Amino acid sequence: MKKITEVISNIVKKAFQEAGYDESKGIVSWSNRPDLCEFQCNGAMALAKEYKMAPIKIAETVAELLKNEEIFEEVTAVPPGFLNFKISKEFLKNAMSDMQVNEKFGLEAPEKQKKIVLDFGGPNVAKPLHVGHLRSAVIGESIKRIKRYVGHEVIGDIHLGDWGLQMGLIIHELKTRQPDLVYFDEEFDGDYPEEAPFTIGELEEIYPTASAKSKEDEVYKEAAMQATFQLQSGVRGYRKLWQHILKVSVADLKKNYSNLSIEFDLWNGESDVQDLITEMVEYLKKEGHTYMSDGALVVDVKEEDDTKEMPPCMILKSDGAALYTTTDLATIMQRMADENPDEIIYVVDKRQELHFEQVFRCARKTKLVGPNTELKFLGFGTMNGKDGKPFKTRQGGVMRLENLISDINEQMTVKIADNQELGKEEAESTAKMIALAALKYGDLSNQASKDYVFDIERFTSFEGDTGPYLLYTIVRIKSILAKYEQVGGKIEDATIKVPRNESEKTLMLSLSKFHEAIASASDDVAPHKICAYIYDLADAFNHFYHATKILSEENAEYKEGWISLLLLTRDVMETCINLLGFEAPERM
RNA sequence: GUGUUCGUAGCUCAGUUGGAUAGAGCAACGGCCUUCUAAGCCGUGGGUCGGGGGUUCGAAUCCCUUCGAGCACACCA
Repeated sequence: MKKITEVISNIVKKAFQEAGYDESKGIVSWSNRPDLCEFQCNGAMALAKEYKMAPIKIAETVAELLKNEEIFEEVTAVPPGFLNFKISKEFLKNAMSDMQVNEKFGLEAPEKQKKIVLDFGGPNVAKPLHVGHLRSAVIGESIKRIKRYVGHEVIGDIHLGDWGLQMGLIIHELKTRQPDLVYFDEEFDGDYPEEAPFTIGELEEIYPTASAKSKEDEVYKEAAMQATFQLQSGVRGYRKLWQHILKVSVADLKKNYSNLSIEFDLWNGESDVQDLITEMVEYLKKEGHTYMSDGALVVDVKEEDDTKEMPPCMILKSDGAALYTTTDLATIMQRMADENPDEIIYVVDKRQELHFEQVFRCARKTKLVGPNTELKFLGFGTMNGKDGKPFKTRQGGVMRLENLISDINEQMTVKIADNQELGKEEAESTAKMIALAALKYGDLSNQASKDYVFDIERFTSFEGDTGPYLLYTIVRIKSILAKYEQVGGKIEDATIKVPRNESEKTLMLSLSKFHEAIASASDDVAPHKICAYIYDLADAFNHFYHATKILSEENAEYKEGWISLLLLTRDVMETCINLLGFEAPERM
């Protein structure tokens, strides 16, 4: 099924052509004056100059031609030259029926099914997740779901920070604490134990301790760098320790992400491309892209129309070591080799924009990526506290994600506690569902690229434009459907009927907007558009709900039509929140 | 300094290829529960869209300028 505005546009375009005007101006959009009409076309005004005619004359001519179209209930030409439309109830009813019987509500498959690598998450091994990791995960997960739903193939890669100095720090601190561990015995040539010599809790304490020490103690730092070097050059015991760190840490990360309903297809990290770096650097040198600058190996990425200074892209530091640019380029190389995607999307803090601009330019210039692969940087803004400054705990420290989530869960459990109908277990799982909806909707309803104010009070409120409000609306629908079934009604037998009142028609119109809401959210990589849509839909439903007594309706046909409409509304809403990354309980 | 993003109601945010009277939510005030979940609905008040100029029949939207804020500017990631 096409977008409804497309269907109408095609008819209006034909009329423009018939009347002798440029048909491309016959584009119809949703009305911005719902009090006057449902759809509008502004083309006549744009054409006035070209045809040297009063726009209202053009509009009138076209309106006349459209008067008999069955799809319209009303066509009017309004000064200075608007064309206003109301569509027929019959047409709308058929559109609803089509949505009901077709998979994905009749959403058209994309012209080209793309293969997309989505780089999001980006946590560091052995460091606890903190609020800074939340946005990448939440936004990335939603984009993954949206792109998949639309029909693309998406490979989500967490891109772990699992290499470099942080690992050396941990290893060195371990050595300081437990020098007798077999991993530090250079003579040892047997099998290392399978059990890690630490728990995740210890690991999370070791890293900050080591990091603090290295900042004060030069000798300590030197040793940590030495440990890093030994790890990277393949010292057996160090490699084994590193594997332990990775394993323990990844298990914990999986648990945490799973609590947020976030999944990755690939758990690759920086370490996976280390072996590729030499090969890549050789390639870049051989092709003549590189030169030495201040002792470092760089690639120029300036372009003629640059308005700003574009520093060269650094490949190797003056001491010959690789850096994050190198790793990112090698990762691109690896992804091209493994997946050859049409698109690589990075969901990363927007402060890294310049870095990625350099990496992208370098990758293109050096042909690490071909012209058929699009590289997209999706930068997100900072999560701020109510004071407008980056979010901190009350003590001023970095808030651990785990704590943040359990805080919200707790608050939500208290909030729903006065609902005696729910048993303890159900109350707990329901509270978690609502909390997740609050958290994710609070984030996703803002444009990703902007900074936003993280206000737990507001997000967890059950009133207004919040996740909990959406869930409440869905639960309301489910409740009615359940009661209908209880008295012997058969939901699956119900069919949509022609709308009987304004609020019902408005609800149907809102439902018919589904296809373009999804399409634009996908095209623009903008989950907030789905938020806006679903809020609008919930609003339309609640109006309808208040205007219409459904279960007490005596006319069986009316009632059946409404039940069917409720079913469709529920399905569309649940599909949408699923694309945002959360779900609704049966009751709350 | 250079570049970049942004500035919309008291607060938090939307705002379609430039279109009609700039929209929501929160907060404030006034209504609506013997009837499907009042976590809802209806209504009222609240705006020189940072300022100034320009393009256009028409600008929150495009261009210029100015003020203000955030962020980034090669050997950390």
